[in-house]
Amino acid sequence: MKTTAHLFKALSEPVRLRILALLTDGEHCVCDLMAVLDLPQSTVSRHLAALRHAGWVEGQRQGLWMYYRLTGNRSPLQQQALDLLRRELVILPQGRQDQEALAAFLTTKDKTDCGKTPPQKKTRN
Amino acid sequence: MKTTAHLFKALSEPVRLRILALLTDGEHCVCDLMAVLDLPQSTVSRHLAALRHAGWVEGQRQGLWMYYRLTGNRSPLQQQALDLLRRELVILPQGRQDQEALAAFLTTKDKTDCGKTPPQKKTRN
DNA sequence: TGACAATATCCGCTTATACGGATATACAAA
DNA sequence: TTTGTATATCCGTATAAGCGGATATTGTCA
Repeated sequence: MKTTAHLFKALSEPVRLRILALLTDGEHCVCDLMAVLDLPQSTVSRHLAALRHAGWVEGQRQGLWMYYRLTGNRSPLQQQALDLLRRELVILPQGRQDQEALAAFLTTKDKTDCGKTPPQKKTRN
Repeated sequence: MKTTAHLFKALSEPVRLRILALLTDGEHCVCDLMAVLDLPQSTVSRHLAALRHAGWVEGQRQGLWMYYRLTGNRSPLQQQALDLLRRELVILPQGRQDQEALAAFLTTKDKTDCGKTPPQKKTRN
């Protein structure tokens, strides 16, 4: 019962719901999420840690970047809850908005430096 | 998004999950819940208030007693979450245990004084 | 009306959680 | 090895919740 409560507790924060929504269509690195959520890195990382501890997401390092995605093998409860969330989150304005912001960010983002600096700055110094 | 999070927040406490589980098979008064959960009255009442504010349960006064039940008209999200919970909670040991404790309590409880005092004490003084 | 029963709310206290800047760690490339 | 980037964790602080005894409220019955 305590673990069930713990599972729901991870869903009790708007930011974490937004992150889950963004991950439903594939994996993303922390900097993608920072850009879309417009939150400081430490905050995003902390929420990801919370989701990870609760078993909702898992991360995989790929060079400098950590790619997060929904957990691979889910308990029946988790699977059902995710289905339910997916249905709910596409309805909410914030969910749609984040999706659009993510798509926009991904088109401008430089594959090598997470979009923080303009691409041309990277061509030799 | 915030309201969705709020909905889940109400489910993030073991005691509240136990209460919801107990209410899935019908309405019960606060004293029933106190007996089963073995918690002080103020604690039970506070959790019921939290569930009520989040829209999970509603109360109806009947004389001295407040009968609580699951909310009548639920949002799609709520309905789906409840279905999911029902499936989950019957699996958990605590859920079964509480069900048994409730059944046991209901058989001994005096209909007129919430089972606190022995029935014969109620036959005139 | 007065006394009592069931419930709600208040109160002081304790613990949990969120925040974001600062720092630490991990990795890549020069 | 040094430098810079991406991420995780630490830290101090602020806010939110939880707890249970005490008190207030609401209703019943004599």
